Amino acid sequence: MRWENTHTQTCSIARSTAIIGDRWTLLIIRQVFLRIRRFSEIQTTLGISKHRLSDRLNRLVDSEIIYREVYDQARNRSEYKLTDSGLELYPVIVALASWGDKWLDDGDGAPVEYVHNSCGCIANPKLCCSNCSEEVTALDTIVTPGPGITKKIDRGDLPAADLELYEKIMSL
Amino acid sequence: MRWENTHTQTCSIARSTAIIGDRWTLLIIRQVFLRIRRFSEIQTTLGISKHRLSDRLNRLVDSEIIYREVYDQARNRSEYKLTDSGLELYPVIVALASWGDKWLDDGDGAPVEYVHNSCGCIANPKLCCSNCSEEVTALDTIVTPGPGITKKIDRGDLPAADLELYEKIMSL
DNA sequence: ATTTTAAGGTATCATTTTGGAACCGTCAAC
DNA sequence: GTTGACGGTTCCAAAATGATACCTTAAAAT
Repeated sequence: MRWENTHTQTCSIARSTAIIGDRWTLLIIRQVFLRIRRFSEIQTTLGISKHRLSDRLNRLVDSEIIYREVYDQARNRSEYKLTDSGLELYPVIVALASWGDKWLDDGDGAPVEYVHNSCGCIANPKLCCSNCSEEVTALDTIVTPGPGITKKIDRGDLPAADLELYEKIMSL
Repeated sequence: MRWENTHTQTCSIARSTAIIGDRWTLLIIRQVFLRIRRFSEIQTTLGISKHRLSDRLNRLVDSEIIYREVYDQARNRSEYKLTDSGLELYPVIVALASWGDKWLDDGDGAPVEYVHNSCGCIANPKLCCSNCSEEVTALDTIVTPGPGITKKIDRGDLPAADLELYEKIMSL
């Protein structure tokens, strides 16, 4: 499969990784969450080449994850800020950071902690069920086809590879 | 910055993306979550080349995210299964899938839904504060340096780039 | 007993993506 | 009027990737 086609796949994860599944994009988004918003700041704090950063920022703007806000019209200088869509990547960032804190620790503990404003505590955010509010883990969930698959099957336009995957999962 | 050095960074997200921040790794992990565990199954359902898949699986085994379980000693056939560390990537996968469901929808709705066994409902998992159990969003949290940074500062061995980043964030 | 088939790879090479360094244009400060 | 910062772009070499062909083992088919 060519990378350019990934974003058309039926799987939401494939569509998401088509945008943020490269070496730099998530790190750039992290910097913007940390309010590091200017080209040169992002470039020096990440150590990414200007070439790549320019390209990635443009892609993120095209994908409407960040937007440019001009702060110096004369010199065409902008800051990059998160759109609503970008802000909602927060759980991805936090989940990844928590996992890294736990499993890739170098012995010194978490480099960054998250203080939850409304309760004032250091939060170790966890994934919870929207229905019962209990924590959700891999072993306590099963996967079932949603409308994005069943509608396509009804219409008969589920790509062959996705249909195969679907049947494979249903047979387990 | 060269990619090989990313995993030594102070940031947990950088350490995490050093392992799973490429085009295929998360998709492979997703397949394993879906119990698609054999080389050829993963290969055909993802459309990845054998070369790449072989390489990625070896990396994931080295990183102790998955392990090989031999099911046919004679022919050295194995299945790939998630370790404890790998299972705990579930929130990352779910967060990414939910985000894709919401923001990259093609009009048909979510392709996959998650049923929470203990309550029987279709869960739209959300990130919650471990302390007060309320939902946590980007706008309701602030970031503060944790032991992984302060210890290194005390010992004087925080890499220059990370120290710069730290001061930058603290000055905001 | 020989051929076929399948899984799980390697080897090779063309294409794509990336990193690094140099260069460019605008404006602000000196 | 020169210098320097910012936000790029251009170019080239190096690394990662995709496609195809090939290899090995052993079970199954003939």
